[in-house]
Amino acid sequence: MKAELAKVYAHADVEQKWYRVWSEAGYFQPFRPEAEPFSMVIPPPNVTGSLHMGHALNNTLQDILCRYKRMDGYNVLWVPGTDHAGIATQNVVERQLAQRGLTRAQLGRERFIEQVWAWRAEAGSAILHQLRALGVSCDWSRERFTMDEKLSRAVREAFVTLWNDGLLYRAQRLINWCPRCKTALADIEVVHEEVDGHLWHLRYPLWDDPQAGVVVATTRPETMLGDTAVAVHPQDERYQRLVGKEVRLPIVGRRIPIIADPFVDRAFGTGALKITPGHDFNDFDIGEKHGLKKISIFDDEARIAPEGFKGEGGESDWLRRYAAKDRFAARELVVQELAAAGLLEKVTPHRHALGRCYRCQTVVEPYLTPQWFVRVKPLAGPAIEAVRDGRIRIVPEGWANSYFAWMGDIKDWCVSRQIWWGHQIPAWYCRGCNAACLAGDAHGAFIPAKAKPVVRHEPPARCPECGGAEFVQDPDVLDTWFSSALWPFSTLGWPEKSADLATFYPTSVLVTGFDILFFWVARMIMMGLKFMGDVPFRTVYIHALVRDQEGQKMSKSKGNVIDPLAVMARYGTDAFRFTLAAMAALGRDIKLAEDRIAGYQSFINKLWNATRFVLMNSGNVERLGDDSLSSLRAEKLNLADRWILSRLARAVRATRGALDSYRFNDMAHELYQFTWHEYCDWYIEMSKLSLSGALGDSAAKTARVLRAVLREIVLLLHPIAPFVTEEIWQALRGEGAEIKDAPSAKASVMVQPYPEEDPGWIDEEAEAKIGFMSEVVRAIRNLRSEIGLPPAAEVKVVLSGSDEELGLLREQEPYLGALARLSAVEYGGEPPKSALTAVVGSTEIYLPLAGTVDLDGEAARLAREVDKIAAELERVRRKLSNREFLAKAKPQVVAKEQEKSQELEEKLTALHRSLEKIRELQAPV
RNA sequence: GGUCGCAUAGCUCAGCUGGUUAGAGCGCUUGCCUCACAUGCAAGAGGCCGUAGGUUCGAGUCCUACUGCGACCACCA
Repeated sequence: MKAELAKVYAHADVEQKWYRVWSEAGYFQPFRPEAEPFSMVIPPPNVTGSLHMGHALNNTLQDILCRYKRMDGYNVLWVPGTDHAGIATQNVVERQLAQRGLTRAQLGRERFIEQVWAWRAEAGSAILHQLRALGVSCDWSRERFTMDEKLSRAVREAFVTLWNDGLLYRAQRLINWCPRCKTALADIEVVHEEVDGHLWHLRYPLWDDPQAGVVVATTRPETMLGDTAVAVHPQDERYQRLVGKEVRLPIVGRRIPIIADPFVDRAFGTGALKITPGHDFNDFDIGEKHGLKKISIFDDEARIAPEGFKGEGGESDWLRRYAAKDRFAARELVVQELAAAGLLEKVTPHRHALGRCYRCQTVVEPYLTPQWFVRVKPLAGPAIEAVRDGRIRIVPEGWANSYFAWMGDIKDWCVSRQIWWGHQIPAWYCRGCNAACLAGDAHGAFIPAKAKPVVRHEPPARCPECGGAEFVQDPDVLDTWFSSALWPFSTLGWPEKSADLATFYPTSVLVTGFDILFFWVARMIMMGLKFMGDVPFRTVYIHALVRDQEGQKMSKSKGNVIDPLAVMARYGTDAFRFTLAAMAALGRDIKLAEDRIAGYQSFINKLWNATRFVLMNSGNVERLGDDSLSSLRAEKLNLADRWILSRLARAVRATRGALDSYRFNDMAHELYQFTWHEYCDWYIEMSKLSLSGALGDSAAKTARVLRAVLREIVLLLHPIAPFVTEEIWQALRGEGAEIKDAPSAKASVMVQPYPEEDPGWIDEEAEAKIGFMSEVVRAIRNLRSEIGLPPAAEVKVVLSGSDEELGLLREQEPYLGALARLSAVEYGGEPPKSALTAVVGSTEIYLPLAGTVDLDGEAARLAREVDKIAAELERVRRKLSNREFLAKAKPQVVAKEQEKSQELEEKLTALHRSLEKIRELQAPV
C-alpha cells in the first residue's frame, strides 16, 4: 500500500502522467483486429487555430464515445488531423508578412507557400498538443493533414474523376468575390447581414427626349456605371409605352434599352429596375435572357477598372474621375454628380441584406470571372436519399430538416479560389492551342473561360490536341472544403485500397457542430457516396455551440472567451469534461459559467475521497482477492449491500442507455447522482457500521462490496473522467501496479470491459426497505434541525405505526440509530407528553422534548400537512371514481392510483392521530 | 420573405414516446471542522411549467393562435 492519498485530488500531477503512459503503451491504436470496428474521424481543426470551447466540447464528446466503445470491446480507431484552411491560413501568414513590411506578391507564389509551410512546421500543430491535454484517445500514429502528399493525391484523384464524369466544369459566371482576400467564394461562404442602407432614386433621361426619363431605385448607385438596360414589368401600365425605347445612361453617356421582364416587382421602388449584369445576380440572369452586355466595372479589389469599359463609354473623360476609386468612393461621387445634374430624385432609408466574406467580413462583390464549378445536383440526390432511408442517421433528428432543405435547392459549387495556399487545380493549358487566351498571362490574371484545360493527375507531357509540350497550370487552388469533403476516406488511405479503408469505412459516428452541417457534413456525404459508393458515416451527432453565461457567442472581440486550457489547469481536465458532458443536452446551446466547472471539480474530489475511505478500510486487491461484482455472489450480503448493488445495476442500465442515445447529460447526471447521493451519502455511511463490527457481519465482506461498487463507478465514469479514474483504478490495484504492457494485458482502466447490466442484482425488497428507512431518517433529521439540535446530541424517538412498518424499522434499527443519531428507539409505546412529530408512511414519529415544544406551531405544521395530503387524496379519489378513467386508462396506471390512494389514506390517518395527540396536550391551556 | 428552435425555481438547465407529490446543479437561509471529504455534512425556503384556446378519462409533455427571444436559409433592386 502506498503512502496515504492526499485529501484533495491533485489533477495537475496526474493528467500528464497517464496520458504519456497510455500513449507509450499503445492504448490509442486499434488493437482488436478480430472485433467489430468502431471508427471516427476528427473534424480537423484549422492548423492556424488554437483550442477553443467548441473544440473542447466536440472532442470531449468524441472521446467519451471512443473510450466507451473501446471498453465495450470494439476495435476502436479515432483518426486525428488538421485542415490547411486555405483562406484563413493564408490570411494569418499574410498578416505576419505585413508586420515585416512584405506582401505575398513581393515574395511570389513559391516563396510564399514555403513561408506557409515553415510557419506550419513551427506552430502548425499546436492545437493537436492542446487536444492531448483534453485527454483525447486519438491514434496519433495516423495523424493526417489535408495537404499531406497522400491526401493531396486523393484530392487530385477526386478532381480528375469528377471532370471525367462531367460533374465539373469551368465557366465565366458571376460569383461572390471578396475584394480583400481577392478570391472567389462559394455561396455559403457569404454571410448575409441586415443593414440600414438607402434607396437612391436615379433619373435616366430618354435618349430621344431628354426632358422625359425613367426613374430607377437602387441600393448601389455606383453600379450604374455598368448598367446595360432598364427593366420594367411587361404589364406595368406606367411604363408600357417606354418599352423598346432607350435611355441615356448619365455620366457615362451609354445608350441602353428599356426592356420588359416579369421578374420586376411593380410595387418595389419605382417599378423600374436598372440592370447591371456584371454586378448583380438577378441582373445577370435578366442579362442572359435578353442578350445584354455584361460590363465588369471593378478590378479585383473592387476599384473602378477602366479596362472594363472598352467600347462601352469609357472613351470619354468621365473615366478619369472614376478610375481606381473603390466602390464606396465611387458611390459618393456618382451620387454627388447625379445630384448636381438634377438626376437624383430622392434618397430613402432602406433596410436590406448585405453579404460579407465569412473569413474577413469584407462586403463581397458579385464579380464576373472564370471559375471551376462542381455540378452538385447529381450528387445531392443520392445524398438526400441516404439520410431519408436511414443509412445515415442524424441526431438530433431536427437537423435532418435543414439538411433536406439545403440539399433540395443546392446550387453548383464554386470550388476555385484565387489564393496560393491550397491544392492547386490539376488542370493545364496548352500554350499552343490557347495562344490567344494566354496572351495576357500576367501575374494574377485570369485564364479566360474559353481556354481548354487538360485535367489529369500529373502535368501532361504532350498536348493531346496539338502535341505541344508547353503548358501553363491553372493558377487557382481548390476550396478548402473540397479536401475536407474527402476526409473520411482520404485519411484512411483512399484512393489506395488500404486495409484501414476496408476495416474502418464507413466510419461509425461523426460528431460535429451544426455550423458546418452544409460546409462539411453534406459535402462529405455527397463525396463519400460518389467515390466510395457508401456513406461516410452511419450516424451524425450534431452538438450545440458553447456560449458564455449570457448566451453570447464567445469571441475575442467581445472579450468573453473562456480559455479551455486555463480552465483545465485550474479545475482539472476531468472536471471540465464532466461539465461539458453534463451540459450537452440534445439540441440546446451550452451557456458555460465557471462556477459550474467548480461544482464538478467538487464532484471529482468527492469521488477521490470516497476512494480514500475505501482504501483506508480495505487495503489493496492483493490482500482482498477478487474485487469483481460477481465474486460477491458468494458473500453473505446484508440489506444495505443488496440495496447498493441493486441501485448500481440500475445506474449501469441508465448510463448505457444514455450513452447509446447520445444523451451525454443524462449519463453525467446519473453517475453524479449515484456516486454522490447513493454510494457516498448512504452506502458508505451504512457501511461504517459493518466495518466497525456493530452489525455483527463481516467487515472484510463489506470492504469488498465497497471496493466492488467503487470499481464499477470508476469504470462507468472513465469515458467522461479518464484521468482521475485511472489514478483511482491503479490505487485500487495496489502497490506495484504499473501500466507498461500492451493494451491486451488490460493493465489500464481504459481497456477494462465496460460494466454490463445485470438484472440479477435488482432487489426490489432491499430498495423498498432501505427507501423507507431513509425516509424516516430524513424525517427525524428534519425534526432535529427544526429545533437546532446539534448533530452530536443523541436523542430518543418513539415510533408508532403498523406492525409491518415497525418491523421494518426494528430490523434496521442500527442504521436508524446511526444515521439519525439516536440514543434509543421505542416502538409503539405511549407517545411522550411533549414532542415533535412527523409521519412517514403510516408511522408516527415522536421526538420527545422536555417542555420546549411550541405546541401551537407543531399543531399548525401538522394541520398544513393534513391539508396537503387530504387535497392530494381527494384528487386521487376523484380520479378513481371517474368511470372513464377506469375504462380508458391503462391498468397499471389505475393500479398505481389505487395504491397511492391507500398510502395517502394511511398517512392521513396517522397525521390525524398525531394532530389529536397534540391537541390533547394543548387542551389544558 | 421562408424555415426551424426555445420560453419550467433567483441563475443555468433536465424532464426522450402524455399518467408519481414537476427534478438537478449553482446561488440563498439555518445548524455543524461528526474518526473519506469544509472542493465537506445535515436541514430548509423557493415554481398558477410564457399567454389564450383546443384534443384527451388525464397535458409541463400533443394541436392552434398570440407574445417574447434565438438560429438558419434567401439574388427582389
